[in-house]
Amino acid sequence: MSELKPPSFVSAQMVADRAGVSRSAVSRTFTDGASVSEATRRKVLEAADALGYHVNHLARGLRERSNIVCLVVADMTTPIRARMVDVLTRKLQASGKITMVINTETDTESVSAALRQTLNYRADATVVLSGTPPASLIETCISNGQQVILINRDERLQGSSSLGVDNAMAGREALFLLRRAGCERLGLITSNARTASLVEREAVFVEAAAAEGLQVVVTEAGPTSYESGQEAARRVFGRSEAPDGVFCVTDLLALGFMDVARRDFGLAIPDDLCVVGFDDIEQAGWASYQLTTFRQPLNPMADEVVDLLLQPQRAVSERRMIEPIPVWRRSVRPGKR
Amino acid sequence: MSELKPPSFVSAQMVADRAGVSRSAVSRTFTDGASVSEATRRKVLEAADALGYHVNHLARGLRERSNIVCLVVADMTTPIRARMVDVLTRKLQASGKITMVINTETDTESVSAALRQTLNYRADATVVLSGTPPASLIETCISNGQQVILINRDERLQGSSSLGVDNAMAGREALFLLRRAGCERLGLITSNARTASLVEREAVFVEAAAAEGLQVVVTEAGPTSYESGQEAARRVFGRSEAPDGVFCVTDLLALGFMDVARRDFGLAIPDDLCVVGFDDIEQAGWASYQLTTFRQPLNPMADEVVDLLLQPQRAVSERRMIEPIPVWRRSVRPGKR
DNA sequence: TTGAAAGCGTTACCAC
DNA sequence: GTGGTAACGCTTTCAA
Repeated sequence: MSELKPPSFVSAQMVADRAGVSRSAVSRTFTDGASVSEATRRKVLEAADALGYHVNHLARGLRERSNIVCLVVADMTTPIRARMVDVLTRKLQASGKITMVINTETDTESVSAALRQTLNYRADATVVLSGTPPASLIETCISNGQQVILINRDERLQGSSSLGVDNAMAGREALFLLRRAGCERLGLITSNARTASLVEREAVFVEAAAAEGLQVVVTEAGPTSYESGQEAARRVFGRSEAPDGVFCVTDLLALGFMDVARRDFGLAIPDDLCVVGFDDIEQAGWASYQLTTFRQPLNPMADEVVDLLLQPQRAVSERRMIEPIPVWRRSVRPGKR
Repeated sequence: MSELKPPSFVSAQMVADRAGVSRSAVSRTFTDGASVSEATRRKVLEAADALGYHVNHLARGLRERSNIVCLVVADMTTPIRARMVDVLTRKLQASGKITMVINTETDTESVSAALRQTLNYRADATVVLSGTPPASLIETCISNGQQVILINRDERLQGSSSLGVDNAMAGREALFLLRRAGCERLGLITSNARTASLVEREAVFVEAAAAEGLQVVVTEAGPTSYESGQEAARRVFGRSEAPDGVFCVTDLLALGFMDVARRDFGLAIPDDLCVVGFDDIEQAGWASYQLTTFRQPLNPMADEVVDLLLQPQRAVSERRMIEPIPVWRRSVRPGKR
């Protein structure tokens, strides 16, 4: 029953009438590189200003590209997600795009609904930060001429571009750091999200440890959060054989883990326990934590997205891998104890 | 030079052709409460599905409301902002709106550019979370039939609706808590942002203290951030007369302040120093901090926004005030030392 | 219930 | 350099 009067925006026709020129002249005035005489231009601008005219991008999008990019994202409050959204919106804007944010859950149904919205609004491109859209819907997007860019997602879907951080490298490097610190009893903390990224970090870490003849105690807590990190620590240090070196697949998990390890179990970091995280969220650098971790290079990633957008032909089924950057802080000893 | 081929979306006409019906029939099939025979409907849906048709909301928005809401926001990575954006996008979506996020700086020029985008995309409404838009532009939005909702902003602009948290209450209550804890030397930490909200929290706190015959040492650090909180602490405790009770106008400031107070100056909280924050960001509840603070009731605020959107007539020049909720944790002593 | 047609605000294309 | 016109995809009259 939305009997709300639709907004009454001023149109090019109104401006034309007031300026005593044609619609076309108005349009040209607002189109880069169109030829309008200085006199006409001035008249138009004056009328437009007086009336408060603004070009209707919706109507423009009817014939050409809409310049809308949809961002499909879940867990927006998570520091790493918030930064991703921040960087992306910023860079997209700078390249003349406008961002529609679709805040979704990670289940397939929600993500599908998000993709349908993307189609409804004729977005030029859809950037997926969370969840795994069904292949069929991605295909629909693509066959409609839309670009689909998946960030840190598992699948390499036909026709979509993929962009992700090198999780394997982080898994290997995390092991190296802990071993160099002289850690003998390794632990890995992960969440129950079972994202491809998280799973890969875990798998590579465990595998690399096995190659050195070491077994890793894997602890899977609840969702990917600070609280789950706490819970994991309670479980881990409640057991007889406690680890002295731990890789948390996410900074948030690491911070919760550290807090409980120190406060509830009296462990000193890095003396009794070394911890490595992943993401390099802002809090990882706070004085209370000084977490050694891997930075997701968000700016380069966003640049890559913009680049993909500007050169769609390059994008098809391409998979770009970006190296995370190790950030050494104080949660891991620089050498053996 | 954007010679990019525009996306080729499937239109209602194509669906009509395939289904052997008219455009109108297709439109009606996708319009709630329109009368279509079951047979036609089925034919249309089948064709639409086969073709991957999705109603073009851009074209629809040409005649009626666009259902687009623009969110103008700065400092998106700040936990409190991230949560605001999260809650708002969620609730707006639930009420059938789609959110365009415009990530802006707080200077007037950037905010103006954001408002112009809002007009360009024919948003039904603009929600301003950051910065102060010039009155003239707000007027343009409103005269174009757009709704403008300012959240935690200073101005009460003609025709716009305003929504904010009761800063005065927080200032008064913060003083009460510190006094009850027996604090004698009061400090206030703020940033150089000089936002109306921050200024008000400061002013009320200082004034309430004056009413009790106490002088407050005000320290203004850099931008509103963790680092500024650290900087403030270094300055405050470098002086001869250090405070024993501090109100930080923002949690982020408080957390940085606490870290330096404890680690660099060996102060015990709340024994040597009591700290009160504002916002109740997630980190305020972390074990390392346990900050006593005031929660911004984000859900009620977002509900209010949605409500305003659905009943525009109610909105005109209305100013709604929402009470922040005190959250007692461990950074303030429950009673005198 | 259905289809034809008008109109929404643009921009691209054509004449002039 | 300028104005008219078609086209974009939709919803909403209006007749049938």
